Amino acid sequence: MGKSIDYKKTLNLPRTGFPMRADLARQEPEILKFWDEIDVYKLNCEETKDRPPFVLHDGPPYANGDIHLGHTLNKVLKDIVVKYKSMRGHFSPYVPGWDCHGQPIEHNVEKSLGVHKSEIGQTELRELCRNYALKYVKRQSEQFRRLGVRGDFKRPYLTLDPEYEATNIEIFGKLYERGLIYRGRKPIHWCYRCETALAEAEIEYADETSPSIYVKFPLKSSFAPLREYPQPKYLLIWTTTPWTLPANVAVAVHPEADYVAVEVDGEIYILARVLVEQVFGEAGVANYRTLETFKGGELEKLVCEQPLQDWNSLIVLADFVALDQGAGCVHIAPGHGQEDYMVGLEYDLPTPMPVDDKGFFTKEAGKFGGKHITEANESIIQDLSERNLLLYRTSTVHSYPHCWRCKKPVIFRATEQWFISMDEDTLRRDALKVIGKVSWIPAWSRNRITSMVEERPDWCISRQRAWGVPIPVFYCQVCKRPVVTPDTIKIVCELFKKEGADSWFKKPTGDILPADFTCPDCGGKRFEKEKDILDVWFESGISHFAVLRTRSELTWPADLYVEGSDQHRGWFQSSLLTSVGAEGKAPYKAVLTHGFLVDQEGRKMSKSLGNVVDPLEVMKESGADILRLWVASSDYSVDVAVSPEILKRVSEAYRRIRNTARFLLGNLYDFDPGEHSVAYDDLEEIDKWALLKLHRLLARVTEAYENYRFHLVFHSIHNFCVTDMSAFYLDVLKDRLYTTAPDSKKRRSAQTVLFEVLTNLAKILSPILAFTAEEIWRQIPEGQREKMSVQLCFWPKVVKEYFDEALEKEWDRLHEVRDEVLKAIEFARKEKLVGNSLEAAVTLYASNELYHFLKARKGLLPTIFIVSQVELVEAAPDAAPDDAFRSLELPGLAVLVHRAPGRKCERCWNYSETVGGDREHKTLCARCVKVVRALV
RNA sequence: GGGCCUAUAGCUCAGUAGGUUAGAGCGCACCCCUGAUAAGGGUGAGGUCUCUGGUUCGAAUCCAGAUAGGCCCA
Repeated sequence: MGKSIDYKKTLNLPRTGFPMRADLARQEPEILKFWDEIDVYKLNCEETKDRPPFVLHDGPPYANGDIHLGHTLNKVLKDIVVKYKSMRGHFSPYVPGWDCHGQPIEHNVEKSLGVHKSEIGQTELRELCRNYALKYVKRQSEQFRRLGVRGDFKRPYLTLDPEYEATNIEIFGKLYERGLIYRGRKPIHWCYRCETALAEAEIEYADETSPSIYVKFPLKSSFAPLREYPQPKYLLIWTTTPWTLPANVAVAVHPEADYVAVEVDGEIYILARVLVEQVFGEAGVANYRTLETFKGGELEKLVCEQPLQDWNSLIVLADFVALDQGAGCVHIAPGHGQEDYMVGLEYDLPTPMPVDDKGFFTKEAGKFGGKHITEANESIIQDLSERNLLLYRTSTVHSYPHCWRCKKPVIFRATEQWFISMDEDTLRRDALKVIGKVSWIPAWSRNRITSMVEERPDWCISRQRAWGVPIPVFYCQVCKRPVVTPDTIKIVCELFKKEGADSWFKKPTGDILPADFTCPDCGGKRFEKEKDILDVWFESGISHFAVLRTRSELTWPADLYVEGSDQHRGWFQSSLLTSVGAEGKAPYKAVLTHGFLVDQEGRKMSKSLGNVVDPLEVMKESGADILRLWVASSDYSVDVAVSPEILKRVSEAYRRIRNTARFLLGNLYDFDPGEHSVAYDDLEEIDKWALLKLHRLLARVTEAYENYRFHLVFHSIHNFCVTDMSAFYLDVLKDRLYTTAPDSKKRRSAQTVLFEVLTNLAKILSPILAFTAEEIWRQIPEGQREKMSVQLCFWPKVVKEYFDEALEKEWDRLHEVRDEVLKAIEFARKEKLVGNSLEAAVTLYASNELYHFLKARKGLLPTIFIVSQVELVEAAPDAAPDDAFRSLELPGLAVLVHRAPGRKCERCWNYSETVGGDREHKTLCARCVKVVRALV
């Protein structure tokens, strides 16, 4: 003997290759490789192909730039849904898509060229745009995959695919045939130097000096409040763009504002009351007299003389009329301004457009025809002045839009555009009707889409651009009428399917239309092609047709759309309108909306605020699972906050979950469920309790997933790991796991439950912590896991039989007692009476029912308190010694803590008077002696 | 300016149909352990629920207004 035995070696201490430090930045790419090798997307589809489908249709991000946190939030949410649904028993394919056409790409390509697009061919420009888009599709695709998103990344849908392009034509044709598409005028930004339309993003604002004139519009109608006054009456309007006056058709006043009639030198001027002093002060008019006051609303539909044209100018009402400058009467030219245009629509006004592409007045401008608008200002001012219609002129400096390329001022100019009519047929009404049949989550989403569809104007679907899908219209050279027939649609559709939309630009019209084609109106034989392309919102808005209808694995309509709340105006709506217009049905059964990113203070992400978080960087430093967990931890139905602190908190929660899994794995190294599992009835009571808690968790988590409330999933799981597992069950279990014989029933009972907890945890974490769940899964020996990837597993079933309510109540009560005992021990610790709780022995003083409750479970108490001994005394707490801890929570209980008698067992660390009782193992307690003996 | 939405401890979230001292986990402070160890355990201190007014016997919870913020328009 002599030499002491190393009893530590007789313990069953945890062993695992699952590292505590995650090192996700290195681990995750390994796991990605594994998923690639087994092709987990394909495997999943194959294994689930006979189950009821659940199709989440991806909204296509724009193929430009690296992904940002907004993409991350969106894609991770989708991925969680898809993975959950497929485990839950659905066939859930996910086809990611990209929006590849449009102005930003065209603009970026143009910028990189350094020349104007007119200097290179359209075909060449389109080729460059295509390469640009494809480059970013590839890049974003890698980034999404790196996030752990599972989908058909080998075969995504792209809006530049020939098939996809052709679908645009097909749908355009259907809408056209229904009479929903018409041609009309609409003002757009126009650069007359570059002779091109400009998008909002191509506008730069800069200060500009303009003339500022007050013009008198003679009032023609009689106006009741002024009937008594014989003097000539004028509305006083203010403008900084005199050249737009030839296109004037109306004067807008504010409906609620007070207006006055003021007499000046025998003339009456009508203007807003609050602006009287300002206007006359500026004009140097000293003696004026207010005659009458009335509301702007009273002037509605009176008629003025158009000072430069031989038509009338109608007085209309508009809320946007400013009352801080000018005269409160706003000159309206629907062809030259966005607001003017809207008012024009409301009052059904004409849209004269007397300015040509180069900025010259046309005949429509009357006597100013042929002049350039830049020179016309002076002539117009001169003309008004000569006719005594100019009150005053000065100049003003204001912010004015300029062309991004030539840096010169641009104008608003109405041009011919294509529209989808909301009301000509019943599109608006039909859309509103089907909105009612869709499930909108959260509920307010329905309200929002409804009011937007109710109020939206007709949809302008044409753009004067190169990078997109052409509008498939031909113009008869003879009668000039547009030609769209089922035949032309079919021809163009087939052409695009075969050769892509580029063919429209490459081929002369004669090569597109058959030789014998004639104009249905006049029989003409020569045609021109439309030059405009489709709005990209139209393109993405037909994705449900182009993707869900053409791919055999998908279904139409989609089960779910998941996008940010801005898409109520965007994709939710464009998809709805194309679908209702062409099929009369909604393209989705349900729509799930998420909020926007803000920082910890609730402010939006922006470079200038310096609060932007880059997901690529977070992935590199902390790992994609941290981002995924952050998404899951947030209530995305409102705005989602992110900051370094928030991500730090998420990482801490991650570590806790990871360590819980690690401890479970560490204690399962010698457990084979097939061989060692203990039947439920034979489990230790506390193990049954743990199983009960696990299944309560499963029930709660399943319901939360089902309702798309992922933050509840996260909180529940985290809470379970921290409270039920780490702080109680696992802590209590250590003694049993480490010290009893490896194959003892007691130990196997615990392991049976630990295995159950581990595998279920991996499964329910898998949609969220995709990488970590897989990493855990791969630690389970091959023969013991049901599938090679946790993603291929079925969702665990809640076993109702585990919900033993008597057991649950009993343990709730034991927990209450335990809490009080721990408080008492803490006092003892502060007084240096004990350190480790095993150094303590406690005496409980209880009476009546509580006493009997505890007495019946006396054997359990040392275990769950993790102390060496427990004495139970039947006594009222008053009868307990003075230095006992009297519970406030449980008034019937007093606890006295003292040092445990006996010596510390070298092996199990419990204090016992049996230590030293054995000759051979002098430092062990009786319990350990038995175990050690059996080992040898 | 309009439509929709949000506002509970430092952070992330719960708060059932309005009813006793507003909950959880994290973080924090202090302590213990050193056989989950760049881990684990314990105890404790933090909110009067953005503000104001109203309804009610009683409101974080209902109503109105304000403030701050978000999305979409203008």
